[in-house]
Amino acid sequence: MFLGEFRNKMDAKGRIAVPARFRADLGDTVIINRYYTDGCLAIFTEDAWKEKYTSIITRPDNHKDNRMLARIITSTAQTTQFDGQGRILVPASLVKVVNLSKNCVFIGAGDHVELWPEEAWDSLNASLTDEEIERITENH
Amino acid sequence: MFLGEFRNKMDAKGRIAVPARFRADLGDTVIINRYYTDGCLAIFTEDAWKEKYTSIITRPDNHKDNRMLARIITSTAQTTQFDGQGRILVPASLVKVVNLSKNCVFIGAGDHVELWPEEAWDSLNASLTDEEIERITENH
DNA sequence: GGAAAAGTGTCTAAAAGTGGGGAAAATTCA
DNA sequence: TGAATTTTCCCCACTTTTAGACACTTTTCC
Repeated sequence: MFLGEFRNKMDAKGRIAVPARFRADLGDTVIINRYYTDGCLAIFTEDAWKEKYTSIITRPDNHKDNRMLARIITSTAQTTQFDGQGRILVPASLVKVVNLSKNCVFIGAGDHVELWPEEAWDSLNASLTDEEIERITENH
Repeated sequence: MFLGEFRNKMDAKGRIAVPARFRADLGDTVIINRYYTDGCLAIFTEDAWKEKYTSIITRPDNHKDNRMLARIITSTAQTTQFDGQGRILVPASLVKVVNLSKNCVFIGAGDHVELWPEEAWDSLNASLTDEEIERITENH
């Protein structure tokens, strides 16, 4: 299970070190994708990604919505491997879509790891008042 | 069951000795998290944490509210282990969010242990009038 | 009062993170 | 087709952070 918050820096080539805590559980090859429209990317183990998405992308393709959904999911996902220093290369298209720059935040999110631009993560948290957190956590 | 109040000191690196009374019941690995917005952290055994939170963080993620709730919980929690001296390292992000500094208070809280900044704990207690205690205990 | 346990602080080796250079591969252009 | 340019990937070196060991002090308990 992935937990916690870690801040690392992406270099000009789009490489970023994945926190060592997460690396062991992620295996050699990971799949990185756009995570809904939340403004972050998600990093899964290959197995977890397949379990989560294969049933969706193998739905009958005789419905246009099914084809579109499969297309959205597959086009925004990509396989990546770690280099010798424990870094992954974030595909340029994904860097762009969530506006990643140097300062990034890794979030452990249970079955996956999220990668946020620091400003987006900080402003999301800044917008979460104590009252809002209480409301969300009390209504669970 | 965890009971009582103990005062220990955190060092500059965020390490703090967990009261020996609590250590035996916490096991080797614990999970420390922000505890609602009460201004303290909570320390659980791995099992207790999972029992309390897994049903929430494994909800279907196709609803934005579910994702946000899971994210709040997982990003503010972290696995930690004891070092040879019975200390745990409190993650920097959690030190910051409740403003922990050198003087800390451990509170036994039944199924978990709470970690408070001394000033916050003392002023909370100072503000608890007899009337307030009566009101809370009568309305249980 | 003394021994053992608990708590605190410091030092150091190892691990993690960061940046850059250059070879190999791919692409472009003449 | 082949040279030039760009891109990708791997390797090396440096810096920072972390984890563990050690030593000392304080407290607890007989």
